[in-house]
Amino acid sequence: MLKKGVERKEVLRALGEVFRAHGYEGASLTLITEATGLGKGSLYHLFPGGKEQMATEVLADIDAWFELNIYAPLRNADDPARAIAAMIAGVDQYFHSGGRVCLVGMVALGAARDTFAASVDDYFARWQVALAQLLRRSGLSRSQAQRRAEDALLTIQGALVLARARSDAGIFRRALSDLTARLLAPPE
Amino acid sequence: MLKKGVERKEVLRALGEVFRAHGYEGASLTLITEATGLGKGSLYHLFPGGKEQMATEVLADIDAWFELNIYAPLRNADDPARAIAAMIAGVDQYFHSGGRVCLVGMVALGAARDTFAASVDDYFARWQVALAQLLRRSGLSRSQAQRRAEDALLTIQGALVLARARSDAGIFRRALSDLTARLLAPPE
DNA sequence: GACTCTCTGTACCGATCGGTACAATGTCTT
DNA sequence: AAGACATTGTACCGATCGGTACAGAGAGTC
Repeated sequence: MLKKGVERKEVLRALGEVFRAHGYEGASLTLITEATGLGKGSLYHLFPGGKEQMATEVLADIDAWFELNIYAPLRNADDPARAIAAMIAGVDQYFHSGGRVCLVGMVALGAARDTFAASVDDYFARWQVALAQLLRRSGLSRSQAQRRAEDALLTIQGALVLARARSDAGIFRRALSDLTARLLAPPE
Repeated sequence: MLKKGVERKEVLRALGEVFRAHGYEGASLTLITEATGLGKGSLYHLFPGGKEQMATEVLADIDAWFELNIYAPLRNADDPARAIAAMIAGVDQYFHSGGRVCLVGMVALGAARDTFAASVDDYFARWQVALAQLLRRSGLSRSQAQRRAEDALLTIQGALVLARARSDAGIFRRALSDLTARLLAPPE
């Protein structure tokens, strides 16, 4: 029998990778059973809501990871430079230096966007707010802090797209490095 | 009968919008027949290679648009500031100020990437080279020009993702405006 | 050992997928 | 008018889609 909490997390992780690799509509039940090692019976027992519930929970799981490893440290930090460095390091780790795609960004671009619009918006909104508040504490005006936080999110997303499009992880690393400098620059 | 050149372009434009709206794998033949007004008979007469050929030609069509409206002006320009402003204006127009998604970026993120890897890479590579050469003529070092061009492409892609994720076209416009300033900034 | 209740493999469902076959229709040439 | 050829609608193909039904296996309790 499943150790409920633990196993479910592992299933969600496998689901996440399938969605990342094939997109929401492209992740067929066949692919999902292969990736998770679970038959349809188990799958629909764990997720009575089908694919949509799977994706919803995967997004929630991603959100939880970012809340714990990115947003909360940003909120609780008192040294902006260290906090930003930690965020960049966390992002670099999470996205495997550009080798791993952002599922949230992917969903945002696809047809499934409307179904998950709230989760998608929330993911970016909470990140931006947490980062902007930190930047504000470091001396930036409210609007400058918001703009820089927006720039940070957009740079990360763009770097992921371009790195994958050109199969060049260097793009991602260079973008993160430049971004760090831009975030830490003195107020204009 | 079809006026071959003209009608085909129109079909390709409709195809492009279907692919943009539903992704490559999500664009079913049913959706395609509805969007183009063409039955399967006509579709497979025009594109014997099926969906893959349709997507290939759509990508080629996009490439041709950028070659004409973006890359070539960049190459032939002698006033960098004007050329960059024109590029930004062209991009803003093409992407409907963030309301229209980049099909190339979308393909890059999805499972169809490998099938169209060459076209995807080419699209970004030619853009980056054209822009970097212009920046070089404006006094930047080779590596600086390359980095700034890379930054430009990635910013545009990221802005498209974030604007769509948050349903906020303002993000795209702000990103383009900031980008213009960054591209025109004096060498570091 | 019998009774629960959770979990899972398998067979099956109607719908839709991308693609093919082909007869009928239209249009141009002579 | 007749023949050639481009174009199209429709019926159909096997495969796969997401999802359901359900019998039975597995583990925990008494």
